[in-house]
Amino acid sequence: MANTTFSDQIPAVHGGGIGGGGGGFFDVPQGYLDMLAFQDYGGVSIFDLLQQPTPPASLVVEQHVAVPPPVAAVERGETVNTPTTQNSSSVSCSSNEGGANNVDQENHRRSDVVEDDQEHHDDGDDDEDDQEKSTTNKQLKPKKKNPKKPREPRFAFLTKTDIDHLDDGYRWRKYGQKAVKNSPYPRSYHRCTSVACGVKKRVERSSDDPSIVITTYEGTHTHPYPMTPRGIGILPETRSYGGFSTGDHGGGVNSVSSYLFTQPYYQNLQPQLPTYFHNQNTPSSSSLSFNTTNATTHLSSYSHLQERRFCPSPSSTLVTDHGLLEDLVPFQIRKDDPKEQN
DNA sequence: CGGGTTTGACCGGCGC
DNA sequence: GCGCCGGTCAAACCCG
Repeated sequence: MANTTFSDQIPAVHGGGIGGGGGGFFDVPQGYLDMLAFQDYGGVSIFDLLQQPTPPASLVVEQHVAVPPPVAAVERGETVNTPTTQNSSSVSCSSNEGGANNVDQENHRRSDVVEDDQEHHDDGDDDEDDQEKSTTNKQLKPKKKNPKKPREPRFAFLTKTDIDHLDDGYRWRKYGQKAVKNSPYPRSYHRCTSVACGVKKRVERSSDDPSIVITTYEGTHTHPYPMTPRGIGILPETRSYGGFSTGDHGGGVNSVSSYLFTQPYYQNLQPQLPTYFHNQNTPSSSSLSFNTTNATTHLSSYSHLQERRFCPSPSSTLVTDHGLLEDLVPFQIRKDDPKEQN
C-alpha cells in the first residue's frame, strides 16, 4: 500500500517513528521507544527529514511494531508508557538501493578502513601522508584516496531517552563534535576503537523532540563482537548486541542504555514482544528484526545485522526473512507488508 | 601513562 | 567564485 512509496522519492529512508508529543512524524504514542532504522546512500537522511515540519508524503509508517522500552529508561525508573499492546514503534530499513552502488561502497569502505586504520596508527606508518602533513603543518591534509566517496550504508536509530550517549556495547572514540544547523543540540562523531574497524557513529538529539536521540551508524564492524573486555564480560551468551558495557569514556554507569539489541533485557521486560520484520521493496532488500521469542537475536550487532540481514542476497533474504517472519511476525502485520504481498 | 574527550581549525562538497 | 555546512583532524587536556 502506501508503504511502497518509499523508494521512489526517498530511496534511503523507510518508515520510522518519532512519536514525540504532538506532531511527531508518525502516530507513535508518546513515551514509547521510537526507533527508526534507515539507510542513507547519500540521499535524504533522517536528519534532513527531521528538519521538516511534516513528514514527506513518501515517508510513511510501514509498520508499528512492538519495541521494548529503552533499557535506559527502565533502568532509570522512568515511566515508560507501556500499553497493553506493547510499545508501538516503527522499525524498518532498507538495505540496498542498487547492487552496483553497494559494491562500490563496499570497495570504498575497504580502502577507507585501511585509511582509517592508518590514521589511527600513523605518526610513523603513513609516511607519505605524514610527511606531507608535517611539512605543510596541517595546511594540507592527506589527500583523499577516493576523490568521490560513496557513502557507507547508514542505519539510524531514534530512541526516546534522556541519555545522550546510548551504549551499544562497542567501544567508541569520539573524534569530533559539531553544532548542527537548526538544532540547539550538537552532533558528536564517534569511531569504533577497534583496530581496522572503520565504523562510525553519530549521535545527536532531534531538534524537534529533544527527548529523541538519533544514533546513526555508518559502516560495518570488522570484528564480530565488542572487543572490549568490559563488553565481553557483560555480553550475554546470546549474541546480544551490547549489554551494559560502557563503551564510551565517561558514559559510565550513566550510560546504562543499551537501548538497542540488548536482547536479554528485552526478554526480561517483555518476553512476548512480537518481532518486526520488514522486507524492503528493493530486490536486495533487508530486514531488521527484533526477535524476542527465542535466544537468538538478529540484532546481535548491527554489524551482524548488516552482514546477515541488511546485505543478503535477494533470494536468501526473501526466503530467510520470510521464514522468520512466519515465526515472529503476527500474521496481520505481515499481511500488510507489501513485500510479503509481492 | 594510556586512552578518551574537548575544541578550534581545516577540508571538501554543494548550492547560490 | 564564494560562502555555508558537515565531517574530520589533531593538539591540548582530562581522567583513572
